[in-house]
Amino acid sequence: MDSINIRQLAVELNLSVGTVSKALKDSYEISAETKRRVTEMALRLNYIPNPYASSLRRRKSKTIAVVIPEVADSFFSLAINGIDAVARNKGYHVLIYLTHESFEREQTILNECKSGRIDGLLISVTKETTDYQHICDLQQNGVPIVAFDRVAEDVNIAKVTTNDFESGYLAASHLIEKGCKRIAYLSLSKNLSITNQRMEGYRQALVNYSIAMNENDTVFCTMDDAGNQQLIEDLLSQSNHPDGIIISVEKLILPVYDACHNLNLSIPSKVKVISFCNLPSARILNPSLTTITQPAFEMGETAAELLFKGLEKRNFILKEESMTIPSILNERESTL
Amino acid sequence: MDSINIRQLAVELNLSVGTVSKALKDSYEISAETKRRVTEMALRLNYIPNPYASSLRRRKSKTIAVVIPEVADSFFSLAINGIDAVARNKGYHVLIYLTHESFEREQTILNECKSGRIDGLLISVTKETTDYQHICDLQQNGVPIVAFDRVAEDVNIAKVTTNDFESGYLAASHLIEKGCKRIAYLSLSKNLSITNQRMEGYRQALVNYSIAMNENDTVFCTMDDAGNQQLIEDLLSQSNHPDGIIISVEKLILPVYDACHNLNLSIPSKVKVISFCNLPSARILNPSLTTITQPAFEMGETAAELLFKGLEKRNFILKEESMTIPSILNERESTL
DNA sequence: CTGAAAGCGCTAACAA
DNA sequence: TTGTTAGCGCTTTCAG
Repeated sequence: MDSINIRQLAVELNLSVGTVSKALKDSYEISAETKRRVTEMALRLNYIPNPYASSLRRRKSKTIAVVIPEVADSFFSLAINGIDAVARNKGYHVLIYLTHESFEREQTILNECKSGRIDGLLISVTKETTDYQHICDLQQNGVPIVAFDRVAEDVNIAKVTTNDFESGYLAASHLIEKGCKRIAYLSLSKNLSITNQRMEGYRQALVNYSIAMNENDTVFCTMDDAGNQQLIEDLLSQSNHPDGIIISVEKLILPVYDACHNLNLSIPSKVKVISFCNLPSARILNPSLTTITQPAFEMGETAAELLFKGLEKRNFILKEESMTIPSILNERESTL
Repeated sequence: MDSINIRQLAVELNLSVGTVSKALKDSYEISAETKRRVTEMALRLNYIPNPYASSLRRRKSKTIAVVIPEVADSFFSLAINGIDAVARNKGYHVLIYLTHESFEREQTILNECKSGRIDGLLISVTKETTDYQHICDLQQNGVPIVAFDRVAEDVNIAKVTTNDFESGYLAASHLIEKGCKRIAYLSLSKNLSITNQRMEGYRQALVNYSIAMNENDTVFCTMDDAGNQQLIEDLLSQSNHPDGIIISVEKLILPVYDACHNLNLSIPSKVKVISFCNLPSARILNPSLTTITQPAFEMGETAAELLFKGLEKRNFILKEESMTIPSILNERESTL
């Protein structure tokens, strides 16, 4: 029934516990013959070491935490795949925590991470997060941290991002080159560095192309789906409504399509639409959607790799690392 | 820097470690005044108990594992949300393991779960899984298990599923009622009970409606995207090709749409399409897709709730539990 | 090369 | 009501 422990294994082998422990770790102190006997017996009895005993003693858990807003978004799904791939490869375990965009929850989780439960943390912050004390605290506590995608700009932690500013610029200039004269930008939050960067890129493009910028054309959506729908319909109901829309987060695609449908504004002839999006189905939407695709898998992977460097290499100053992986524009019918 | 431990907390309070421990657990043995002092000081010093020390001693980890094929599928994304919601509520931690449809990996992971790392397991098996010994072993080992969605049919473990047979029947009869005369069924695996159940439902419908059944119209796809695309194009290139398709898993939607596009077969006039699918974007595809939507969030939630009953209630015979939550048909243009 | 023993931080039985 | 103490299973000095 219950798993065998190292003591029983030692008894079975007529060896001391210490010797068995060292043999299993392939220590240089142990003779080849003994190692062979030990590993063989361990296998035969299906000995599985208790990770918590080991963690307690070594003060290492071989576990990392991934703290993200939610998983029902193709970016994070893909990122988790990337993280899992490298964690698995390194023999680490992955704890997942969803904040559901609640800053308070994020704080609680990070505080709990000081317990020694985890060796490192990957985080993509809440859209409410403006104060980064909880992250700094944890880092002070000796837990290596890598922020990815939604990072804190002015905090000294390792970061993995995509080229948000350039992508915002690219999105806007793409619309402009397709003939748009008035371009709206849909954001999710005033705090989120990534949507802000994208917004800055968008604004810069307007300036460079000498297009008028209207403050009201930057719309900040909320968590309330019905409300967002309304905001967008209001935007598009104006007599002189925008003829181009940049959607900065995937979840706003549906309300935009719905709004255009409800208002009888055909895409792309009346309104051209481009979205930051990792949905494989973007290609088969009606109309197919021009997207800026983030390298989600690679970002998860890179963030994890960076974290493990910080975990495994001494003298590696993790918090000064920073990496940018470019996004890609996929041109489709919605901006034809 | 390093977190404070219970001993230091005790010293600070001029109490014994045991007393402090009990006070923190709100034990009846401890006076109200002492409890107050202890919790206050614990808060002041930001005392965070070491979970591994506690786990080692109590032989409970307040951690569950979720083992699934992958997360880049909207069903599992939603299910994780459901699981996270109840785990968080119960104060449990969630370890996530992706098998990537590899049976071997699944075995390895489940074997490792015997270590005491987890108190319970939620699993959705690989499409290669035909042998369930690893699951039974783990259960024998005293780890409560709930299988969800992709379950093992003839194994004595708790199960949370949707009404796959009925849904398959429903999908087929929907197509038949829309006028289809030859209906194909796209599956992912011969082993997967859920796709088989759906297939049985489909076949039963054909029988009931006296529609001829052609063995070649049941197509088993693989992990190879290009190959799947080819299989589907082959199916639809026949002179007398099927005029209705049931897609049993989300990831086959794209190749079907692509194949129809490549072969110039318009949906729904030439081929009607219905898919098992949880994509919010199904509504805005071109054409919008008729779907059978599984209650993904609820299934994750229910599985987790069941697991916690097994974890917390004694005399609760978890492995005899079984729950079915119905799916829903959403009629759209692809079967008009 | 192997063994003995201390102790990681916490809980729980037993004593006081 | 509080304190003392023996471990949980493992790793790691230090001795042999």
